[in-house]
Order: sequence, then C-alpha cells, then structure tokens
Amino acid sequence: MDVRVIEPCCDPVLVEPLDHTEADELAAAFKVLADPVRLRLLSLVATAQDGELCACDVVDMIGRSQPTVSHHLSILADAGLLAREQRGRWAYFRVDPDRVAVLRDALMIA
Amino acid sequence: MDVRVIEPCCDPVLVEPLDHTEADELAAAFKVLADPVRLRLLSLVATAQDGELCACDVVDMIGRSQPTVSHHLSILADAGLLAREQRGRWAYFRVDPDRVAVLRDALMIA
DNA sequence: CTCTCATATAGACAGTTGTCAATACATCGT
DNA sequence: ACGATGTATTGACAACTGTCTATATGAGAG
Repeated sequence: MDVRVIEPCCDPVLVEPLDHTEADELAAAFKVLADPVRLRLLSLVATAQDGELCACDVVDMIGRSQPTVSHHLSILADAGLLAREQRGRWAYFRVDPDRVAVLRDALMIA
Repeated sequence: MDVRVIEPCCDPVLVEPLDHTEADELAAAFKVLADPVRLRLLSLVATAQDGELCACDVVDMIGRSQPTVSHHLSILADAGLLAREQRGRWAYFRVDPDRVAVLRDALMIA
C-alpha cells in the first residue's frame, strides 16, 4: 500500500529566532536565488533529461551574453546549488538536491 | 494511528523550466528573503508567542535604527510574508504561512 | 604547433539596495 | 487642545549587483 501524507508536508523547524550568523548565511543563500536568470538556469538544469545540462546549450536559452551566463552559473556553483563537471571543453551542471533542501527546510517556519 | 512519512518530504513540482514571468516573480519573492535583517525579523515573528509581535519590541532586538526596521517590516508586509495589524499606536505582525509555503514549494525541484 | 571554439576573467557602468538622520504623521493620555 | 510616543516617510549616500565588451585561458582537432 502506498501511504502518502498530503496536508502537512513538514513541521516547523524554527523554534527560536535566527542569530546574526545564521541570518547572514541564510540571506547569502537566498540572495543566490534572488535573480530571475539564476532561477531560470536552475530550473533548466533541474528539468533537463539525465539531470544535467551543458553550459554550451544554455546561453541561447537564457538570452543573455555568454559572460553573463557564465557569471551566474559560477554563482550557483559557488553556492553549491549546482555541481560543475568539466568534460573536455564543455562544462556540465547538475542540481545538488541536498543544498536545495537546506533552503527549503529554512522555510519551514510556520 | 499516527502515520508520518519521513524521508521524502515532498515530490518535485517543477517539471518544466520557468518562463521569464515566473522567474521574475519568484526572484522578487526571494529577494525579500535575501537580507539578514528581514530573515531575523521573520524568525522573530514566527517564533513569537501567540504568533505575533509588536514593532515596538522589535527595534531593540534587531539593533538597527527604527526607520530601518520599519522599512524592512514594510518590505516583508508588501511581499505578503507578514500581515500587519494596526492596534492603536502599535503595529503587530504575524507570519502568513501560505505565502511562505509558496516559496517553499518553489524549491521542490529535485 | 597552431587554429578553433567553449568557457572564464577583467574592467566599466548604470541601476538598485541598505542604512541613517531628520522629519512628518497619527494616536493616546492628560 | 496639547504633549508624548509609536510608526512611517523623505532625502542622501556608500556599497553592491547585473550587464556588457574586450580579452584571456584552456582543451581538442588537424
């Protein structure tokens, strides 16, 4: 039998206010998501078949210059949200689910 | 009997890449969270007893000037993350769980 | 080795953001 | 009506960010 809980996806995790350090780290993480180009990049990689995407294919999809796309991919990778794998001349990216989960869990506050 | 699913809190929701409009809206929402002061304000309200907090009490906790705190509270309220209720001279805030859930759901991507 | 091509870096610039002091607004108590 | 007090607004400024062009780096092909 397939048991699945629908209504309460998660319980609140936050039981006491964030201190300065936690808030700084979380804010830095959310700042990475606070850009439409980066969100689209993330969603492109997340929905790509085989779960990975080549930077070479991504530039045309995004509609920004190659340096700009490279810049955003680096920010996502530095934040750990994307894992970069260099294969020859090409750079492949895939989403790190655990890293995304950290941010998702931070929003289990109410 | 109390049935609770532990491992897979949620299933991926994102099945196709975000379009420009969705990305813009989501980015604007995450931008609100991309500031340590606002995150601490949110966590203060979320963990407050009775689920609400008076702006008057908040200034000292945050360690920023009153105009700055007011500014951040307005940003959180405008984004719908906090609900403002004016009671006489005092402004009370509480978290809107549904609005937070929207952002949390947006991170169910992998 | 050299040429090509995918990606990264540097530098510059406009637009945005967080912050504060000063001030305005609004509500309560007297 | 008046003064006190909680909150919001204004204006200013430094710091940061996203974007581009130009250029560099680095790896495979011939």
